[in-house]
Amino acid sequence: MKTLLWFRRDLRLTDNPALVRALEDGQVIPVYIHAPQEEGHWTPGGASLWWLHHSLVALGEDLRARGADLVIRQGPSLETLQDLIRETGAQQVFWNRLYEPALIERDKGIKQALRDAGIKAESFNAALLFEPWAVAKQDGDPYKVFTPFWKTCLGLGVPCDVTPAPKRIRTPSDRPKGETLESLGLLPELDWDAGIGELWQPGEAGALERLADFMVEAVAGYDEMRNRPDRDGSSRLSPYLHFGEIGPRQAAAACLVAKARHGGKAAHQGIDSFLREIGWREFAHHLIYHFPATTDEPLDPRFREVPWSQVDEMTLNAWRRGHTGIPLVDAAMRALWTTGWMHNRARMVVASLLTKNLGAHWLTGANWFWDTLVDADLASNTLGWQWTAGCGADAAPYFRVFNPVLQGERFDPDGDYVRRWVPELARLPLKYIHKPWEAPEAVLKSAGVRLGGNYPRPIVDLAESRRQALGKWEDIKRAKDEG
DNA sequence: TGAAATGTTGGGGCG
DNA sequence: ACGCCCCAACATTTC
Repeated sequence: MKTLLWFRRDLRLTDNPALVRALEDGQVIPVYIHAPQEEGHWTPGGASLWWLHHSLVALGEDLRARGADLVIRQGPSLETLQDLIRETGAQQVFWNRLYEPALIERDKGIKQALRDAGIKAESFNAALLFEPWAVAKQDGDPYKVFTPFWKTCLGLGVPCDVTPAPKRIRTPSDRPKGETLESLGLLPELDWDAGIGELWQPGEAGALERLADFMVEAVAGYDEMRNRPDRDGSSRLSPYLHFGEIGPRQAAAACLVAKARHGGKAAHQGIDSFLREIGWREFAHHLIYHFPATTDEPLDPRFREVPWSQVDEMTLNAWRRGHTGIPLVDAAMRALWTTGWMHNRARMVVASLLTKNLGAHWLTGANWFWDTLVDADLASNTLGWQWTAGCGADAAPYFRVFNPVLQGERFDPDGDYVRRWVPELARLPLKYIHKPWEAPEAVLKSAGVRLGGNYPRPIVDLAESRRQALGKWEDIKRAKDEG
């Protein structure tokens, strides 16, 4: 029996249930079909496509080492699968499920069409710890608050059974023709990816290495260090998880092993915190499944009428490119631009500035992140932005406004992060590194900083814009009371 | 996974 | 010795 194994965002051989199932039935034909237009208007951005290219290279090598070739095609998924069935005589198609609204619809249609044509079509869970429909409150409604959600997940028992990668993959000798990876045109035409390539090693091997390193080096101190953008304390597994180069069950399994090895209380706390972050990812995916409209509109209905401010393009570009005059924000935005990644603490700070101090619509920020992050994930991005804007699940109340100066002093206490990414401020003394506008002229001068010259003055008054944001919250509350 | 304003407490300087 | 004030430190409330 021949099975088409349809790879999508499960680009791994370990812990891949569709692959395991396909191998049981005989010969496997691995396929990747590039069809970005099927993801609705959330088609992958530049950084994601860069990652995808290199992941497909890696997957191709991993498959070849086991005796199988990855067939790459582009075009409508259903038609392409049907072509491949005709060309190969495959009798079944297996894949692992995705949970974004547009893709659920597409995959439902494909499954039905294949079955109607007498082809066996089966999907599996590689991406989540639990199916979204399997976690619910007593009354059957989905959770909208993280803490009780996660408590229930832990109570159900987090799965950490992982099937190893197969040693060999049996495949038909007459392989269907594929296109070259280059023909998909995933890599940028302009040469902006040097900084990204330096930091990242896409692919399953890179993912497993990163997880192993993190478990040995960082997880014990994670509880504290995860909040420090100036330290290398994050797992940085997010892009791997997004493309399925590693799965959450593998992360959970690694936690179990690490707990057995580490005795200390701090280590256990670090491990719990890390697993909890995997839980946030899980929560985001469950939410997007239950509330598919939230990719484009607030989960909290009170916010659907709120007029977000029109922010002029100059100001938005200052935010996008890290020229706001607020050091922590600029450091974070430049790190994103250069490396395709931003520390989570920094994400909250830059998002708070955009949505609350500048008053911009959260989608403005979500779209920029979508284009620039290598880990851009519709579920996590939606949850993150709505959380910060105050209009989503378990949301920070609208009045919760981050102060980037205080956040900098607390979480970048030596100013290392700012100095690294905003070199024009590097010589400022620590006292002023997060608020150069308060530095005396002489201090600025000896540090080589010219406010309004080689470093901008703040594009927004933090105190005043905070008051305005709070005023908006008052309006929302009043509207609710009257409604 | 806030920040700022306001309230409370207690030590120490001082007349 | 005592009351008074100041203010830091901490807690609570409010946005």
